[in-house]
Formats: sequence, structure tokens, C-alpha cells
Amino acid sequence: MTEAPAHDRGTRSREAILDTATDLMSRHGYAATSISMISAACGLPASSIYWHFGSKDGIYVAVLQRARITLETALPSIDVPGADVAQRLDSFLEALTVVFQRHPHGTKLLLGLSMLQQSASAEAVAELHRYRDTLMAWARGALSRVFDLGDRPEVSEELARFTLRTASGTAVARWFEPAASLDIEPLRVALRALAAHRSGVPAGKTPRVGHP
Amino acid sequence: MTEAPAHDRGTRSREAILDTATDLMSRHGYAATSISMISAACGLPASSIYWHFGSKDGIYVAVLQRARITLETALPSIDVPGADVAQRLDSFLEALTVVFQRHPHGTKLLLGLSMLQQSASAEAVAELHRYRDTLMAWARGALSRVFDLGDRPEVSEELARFTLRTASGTAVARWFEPAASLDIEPLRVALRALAAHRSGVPAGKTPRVGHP
DNA sequence: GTCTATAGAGGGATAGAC
DNA sequence: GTCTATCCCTCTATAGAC
Repeated sequence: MTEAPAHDRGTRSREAILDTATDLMSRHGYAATSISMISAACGLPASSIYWHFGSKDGIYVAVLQRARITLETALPSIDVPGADVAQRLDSFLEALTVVFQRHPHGTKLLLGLSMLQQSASAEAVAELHRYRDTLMAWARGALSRVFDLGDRPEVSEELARFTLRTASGTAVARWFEPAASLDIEPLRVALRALAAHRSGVPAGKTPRVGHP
Repeated sequence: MTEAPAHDRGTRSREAILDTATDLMSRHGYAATSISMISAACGLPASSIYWHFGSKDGIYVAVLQRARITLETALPSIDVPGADVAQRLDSFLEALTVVFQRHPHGTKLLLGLSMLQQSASAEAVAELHRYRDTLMAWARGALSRVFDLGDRPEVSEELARFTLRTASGTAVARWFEPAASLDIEPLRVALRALAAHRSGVPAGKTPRVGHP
């Protein structure tokens, strides 16, 4: 154990730092997480952290990047199984639940860190967008299969956006009730109704919204 | 102007501090907002800020409290006008849009600051919950009127929860696209479908959700 | 109530031995 | 790659004159 290839030592340390940084930053937010907190929690001195990542912002970018890559390899196939719409919708919602539960970092990071605004570096903002785009692309593709929307990409887009907003809103709700789950049932009803609505209404016959 | 009643001077300063603190904290988050930033932005020295609020946490609590009170007095009547369901739903969604656009502090604060977790004081957490409860109570009451759900409080509750989660999700989405609006249309369709679903299904006939 | 000045702690980041 | 030690800065909070 102790004579592990010296080559791996650095890699292991790097991962350990990323683990603790992911945990702390998703719980406290970027600004409230200090290098010394990370150092104390993972056992490595601050200088090692700087050697690996160069700056606090560098850690943040690396954390986001790794989270996205993990998410990408973990996302179930877009080829949602199921014979009819109901079955495919079930499959999709089940996959969504799994993603939501197994990868809370993503949503938490988007929440807890996204308010950097001006303070965030360009790379950090880019990584944040990449993470969101990954989720959107998956949801769009999967929902297109579920409702067979190959010829109506704008409907898939709307359904995906709606789904992600519901998921984000649930992540927010979790702060108040940590046990809050994704509430699959209303989402199922809403998605079916929305898909039906958009199929029946040939795009354009949108009832007035009422913006004086 | 300069000879304003000396009595008001303190009150005015207090309000000025709260204004800038609300702005800065909702943009950068609690941790990333420093006393010196507030001091520089509002022109008063740090010691005045401490004289008024005692601590940084005290500012946060006061900011939340004032935001909630402002919201409460601004919330439209729960007595949603309209002859039929469609009209009342329109009224409700319009009111929701106004609240969402005119009081972005609330959602932003819930987002930007809610990740305090352990670091937050008990009072801060209490205020945060009070803010959320205010919104929930309003949405619950209004939706009960819209769909005439006086005898089914659990349905009003579900609809309100769904509505607030959508709104929260939209607030999150705004970070990526600052112009993102509330997407009234899908919400309308979803709420109608949900209400109809719950009216037709006598509570209990919930299709399996699929948790192995 | 508002100011100047400052204490005391902790932040991010680096130097240089090993 | 990892360590100890440290620089410099900003932070929260307070003291005390006005």
C-alpha cells in the first residue's frame, strides 16, 4: 500500500483535494469555502493545493469540470426504452430521479456557486454553462424520444427547459426540506399535458398571456 | 433638506444601508459581500453599519425581514378576480409574473444566500423560512380560489408547491439567461392539467413511480 | 448617530528546503 | 510533489472622540 507507484501519488492527492473541495463548496458555496478549510479537511497543506490548481478559482473550475465529466459518463442513454409514450415517460422520469439523487453536486453547485457573477473567471462561467448544456442536451434528446418529437425540436426544447426548471426548483426547495424529492407525479402530468398541448396547437395559437 | 428632523437621520441611514446590502448580497451572495463593500457603496463608515445592526449576520436578518414585509404588503389579494377558471388562472399568473419581476430580491436572496447552512444563525434561518412560508401561503390561497379547491387543501398545497418550484427554477435559469421570463404558458397548461388530474383521480390512484 | 483609527483574526498566495 | 514558514492583504468588529 505504501509503495504505490510514486506516479500515482500526485493523481491521488489531486482527486482527494477535488473530493473535499466539491463537498465543501457545494455545502457552503464558493466564497465561504476557504483554502484552509479544504486543507484541513483533506489533510494536505495549502501549498500542495496551490501546486495542483494554482488558485482558488482553479480549484473551482476543476471541480466543475470533473463533475460534468462524471455526469456525462453517468447519464443514461438518450434512447429511452419503452413501447408506448407512457412507458417511455416512466423510463425518462426514473432516469431523471436517479440523476437527481446520485449527482446532487451538479444542482448544488449551480445553486451554491452560481452567484459569483462578476467575481467568477471566464473559465468558471464557461464550465458552468457547459454543465447546464450537458443536462439540457440530454433532457432534450430523451424527451424527443419519449414523445416522438423528431420533427418538432422547439417542443423538445420547451419540455426540456420545463423539466430542468422543475428540477432546479426542487433543488432550491431542498434547502428548506432536505428530504424533498423530485415530485415525479406532477411532473409527469405536466409533461404529458404540455406535449399534448403543443401537438394539438400548431404553434402560434398561444392564448394571450396578459402583458399590458 | 439639510435641516431634516434629526430624528429621521438615523432611520434614513438605516434604510440606505439596507438598500445597498440587499443589492450587494442578492448579487454576490452573503459570504462574498463584505462590510467594506457595503460601506463604500452607501457612503457610511463601517462603524455606523455596526451601530445599526450589530454584526454582519444582523444585517442579513434585517435585509430578509424587510424584504418579507415589503413582499407581504405588495402581494395582491388572494381573492383572485375572474368569473371562470380560465379567467382566474389568468389573473393569478399575471399576479405571479408581477411578483416575480418586481420582487427579484426574494428569489435571489433565497438563492444567493440560502447556502449558508451551518454558518447561518438561527434567526437568519427563521427569517428565510418565514419568507418562503409567506409565498407558499399566498400561492396556496390564490390557487384554492382559482380552481375552487376549498374542500381539498392537499391539492392546493401540491399546486402551490409546484408553482413555487417552477418559479425558483426560473430564478436559477436567470443566471444563465438574465432575460429568462417566467414562462407563463407551460405553467398554465401544467396547472390546469394537474388540477384536472387531482379532481378526476380521487387521491390514491397514483400510478407507480418506479422506485426499485 | 457619525466619524477616524485600529485591533486581531483569517483570507489567498508564495518561497524554498526536502 | 509535499512540507514549513511566512508575506501581505482584507475581513469583522471595536474604541473613543465628536
